[in-house]
Amino acid sequence: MSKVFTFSLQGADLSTRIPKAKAAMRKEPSQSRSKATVEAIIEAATRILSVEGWAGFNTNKVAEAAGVSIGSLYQYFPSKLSLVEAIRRRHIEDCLGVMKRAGKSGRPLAQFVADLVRDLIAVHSLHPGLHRVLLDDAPSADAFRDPHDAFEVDYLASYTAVVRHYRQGKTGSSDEAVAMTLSDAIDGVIHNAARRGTLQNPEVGAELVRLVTSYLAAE
Amino acid sequence: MSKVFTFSLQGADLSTRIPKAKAAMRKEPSQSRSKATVEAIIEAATRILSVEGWAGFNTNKVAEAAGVSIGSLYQYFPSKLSLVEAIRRRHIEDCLGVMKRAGKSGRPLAQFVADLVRDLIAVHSLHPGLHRVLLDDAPSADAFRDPHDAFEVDYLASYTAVVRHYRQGKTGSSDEAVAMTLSDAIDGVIHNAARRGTLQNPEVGAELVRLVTSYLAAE
Amino acid sequence: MSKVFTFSLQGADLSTRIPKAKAAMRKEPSQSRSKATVEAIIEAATRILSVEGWAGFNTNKVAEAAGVSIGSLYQYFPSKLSLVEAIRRRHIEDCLGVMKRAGKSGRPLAQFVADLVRDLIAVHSLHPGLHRVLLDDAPSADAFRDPHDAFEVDYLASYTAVVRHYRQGKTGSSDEAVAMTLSDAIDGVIHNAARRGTLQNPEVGAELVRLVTSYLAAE
Amino acid sequence: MSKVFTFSLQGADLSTRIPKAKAAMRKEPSQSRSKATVEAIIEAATRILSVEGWAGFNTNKVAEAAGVSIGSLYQYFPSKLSLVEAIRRRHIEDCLGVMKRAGKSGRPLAQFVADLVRDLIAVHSLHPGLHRVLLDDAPSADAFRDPHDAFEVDYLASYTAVVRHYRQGKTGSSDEAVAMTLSDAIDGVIHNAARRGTLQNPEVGAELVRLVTSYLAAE
DNA sequence: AATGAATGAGACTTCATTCAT
DNA sequence: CATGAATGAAGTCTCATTCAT
Repeated sequence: MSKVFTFSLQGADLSTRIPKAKAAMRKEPSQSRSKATVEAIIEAATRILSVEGWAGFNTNKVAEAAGVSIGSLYQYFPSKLSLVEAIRRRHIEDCLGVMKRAGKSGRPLAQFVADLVRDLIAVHSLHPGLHRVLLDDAPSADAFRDPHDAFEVDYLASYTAVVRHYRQGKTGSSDEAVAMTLSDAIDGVIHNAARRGTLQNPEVGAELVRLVTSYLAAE
Repeated sequence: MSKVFTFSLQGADLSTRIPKAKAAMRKEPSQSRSKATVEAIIEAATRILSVEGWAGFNTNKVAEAAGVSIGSLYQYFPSKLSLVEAIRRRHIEDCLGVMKRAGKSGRPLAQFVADLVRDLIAVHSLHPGLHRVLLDDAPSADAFRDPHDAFEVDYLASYTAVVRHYRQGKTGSSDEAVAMTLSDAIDGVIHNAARRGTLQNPEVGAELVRLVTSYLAAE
Repeated sequence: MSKVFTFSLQGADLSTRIPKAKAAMRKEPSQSRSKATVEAIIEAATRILSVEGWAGFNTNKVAEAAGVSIGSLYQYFPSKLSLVEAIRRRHIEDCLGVMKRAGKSGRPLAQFVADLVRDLIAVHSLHPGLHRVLLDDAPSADAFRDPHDAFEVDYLASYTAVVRHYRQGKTGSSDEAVAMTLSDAIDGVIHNAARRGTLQNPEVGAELVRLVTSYLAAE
Repeated sequence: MSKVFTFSLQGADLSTRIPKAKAAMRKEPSQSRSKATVEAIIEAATRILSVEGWAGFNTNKVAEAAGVSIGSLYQYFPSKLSLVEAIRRRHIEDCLGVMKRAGKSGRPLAQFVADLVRDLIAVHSLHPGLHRVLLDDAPSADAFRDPHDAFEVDYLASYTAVVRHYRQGKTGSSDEAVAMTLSDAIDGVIHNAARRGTLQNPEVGAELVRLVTSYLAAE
């Protein structure tokens, strides 16, 4: 069983990504040069937001870190907020992908939980401070926070489907409530660990597995 | 058993507060008028930070909302950071108090969990957005985030003590790891519920109780 | 009659001014110090707008010319546009005052026209390029351009009253149409003269008097 | 006589245009495709400047509206200023043409004035906001404003010739002063009407005719 | 010739903090 | 002590212009 909890980043498959959000972009890059520019901007922005938080996140610094001019940044992102939105969407898509992959085939609970925890930790290890920052309401265009937002709805729907599968027969709680609670609890554990810098600590993954398993198996 | 999950705010006793931190204050409010001023400032600042997040939090607005001049604010709080620090300390003290009270006498697990969840929800209902915002690293003087910080150490120590009590005999996980995971999971559930505005929803409390109970009872 | 056309600036009474617009101000100056600041800002801004036009009009330059910091400017004017708006209102009030004073008592047509032309030229001589710039639509908050705007309505109403008085008995044209045409023609002559720098040229005033007189006396 | 004041746009002949100015162009459009490109750019630029004023007038927007790349725009117009200059010249030529045609043959005053007013209104109806914007000094290369500028000199010379013809025998004012005043007054009436959107209102034309006629007939 | 990505000076605006009254 | 006017560094964003492809 210790094999399952290796938490190596190699095990996580982050390649399946939903197409990027268009709404936030001022103009779709058509040439390969501009695609590279956009990619460099998003990457630099993600890194800065993750490492320095809101305090250190400004468009000048992002442009400089991305190796482009401030003008180029604003050619593709109409505002600072739209840049954050692009980061947010990409991060949520990553989490969504992990969840869907872990619960795909009808594998046993233990296997599902192990995969889920391992890959979520992998996703958050790339940019440890990111998710917490993204939850801050202030500079949010209400994309993630609005309960009707497509992303969060999709996210919870996926969780609910998996929860329903593994709780079959259990009553007393709605699958939706369990899914939401589970999602939030995992959020809390992972982001606080990221905050402390202990995300790679095997104990964190092991306890998270125990938490999820016991909750899904309860009653 | 439904009685246990009432989660009425009336049940929560938030009155026992550790004496205010001195370090953050430029000058000790010795007279009652000064105390009232300080109180008004912290109250206004907490409300603004909770409702508007970092984006809407600035010292001029706080001063206006508190009904004092910006000059007066700076007489009691030497910087914006010190003001945030005061808010942070007060909030942590509140959480700490809840935890200590719930685990005080050697009551059964079910009772402890019910009280803990109910009072934590009560604490976070006053300023739903506060705790999440305080976790953001941005304007933090690293008081809360540093693992050696007195508050967090105290916080986790309390959790650990309680966990040790209710897990007596169980092995395979350290009490510290369980305490931390538990604290983080509760954080996640409560803050996400606060974010969605569903903190008062009875299902949230009920599921949180199930989560904590099953985790502590596991193995 | 040549005495009437002296066009000395001393003859113009610009002191009767309608209270300043509040809407455009972020905060009403209460102390004498801040009143002086606001006055300095408006004065500098008027001068720059008049002399350099839109191209040279920026808030940094205004602040510097006024001898205040850029922060002070924004303490009283929430935006560049609001500053222009303040200038615009003040200028329109000046023109309005001239018109009302010239047509006040039931003096003969020649006297009215002479006073009107003399004082309008005086008003526009203070900041020769101002009015033309203010008519530019772009950075206008539609205060002057909106036909229902209180100022323009007031302005035309005053013109109409005077026109009605001096055209008594004449038919074939509505007093409103005549008033508007007259106002616009005077505008054109004065602003183009200001543009050329010939506003002080006695011929300009004399011809303007002939234009107005012949139009009002026609048919 | 009401027939004279029809002011139908069909009556206006805008086809006689002085050959385009070369100075402002970076390169002579020798092929038909180039000519079409230049035409498209000037047309788009005129429309934008007229409708949105200086605030909305930028080279990137003009290029997009013209359906050409920004690079192509700069191939024909070496700077933003040169583009404005081209617009300005074309507009002045249009006005000049109207004036010259109306005063060509020795027709009676009433006929001349009626034609002049009708065609000037027609010219300004195409781009109602244009002329007023062009008078702003801001991005002007002082081509129009300088009293010695060939265009304005030519313009006033034409006016003076016509004025001299219709004022034959009158003294007390120089023909030059009358011409200038007349030109400026017409300017004012037309541009303010354009600003209000009432340029097509028959009353505007009728009153303008009365204004011009009475002024030229005076004394 | 044409394209459009890239540039960066410069303009607008905010807000933490100071200090004269 | 209290006030609030003043400051200016720093951040957001625009747009005229260039140049590699």
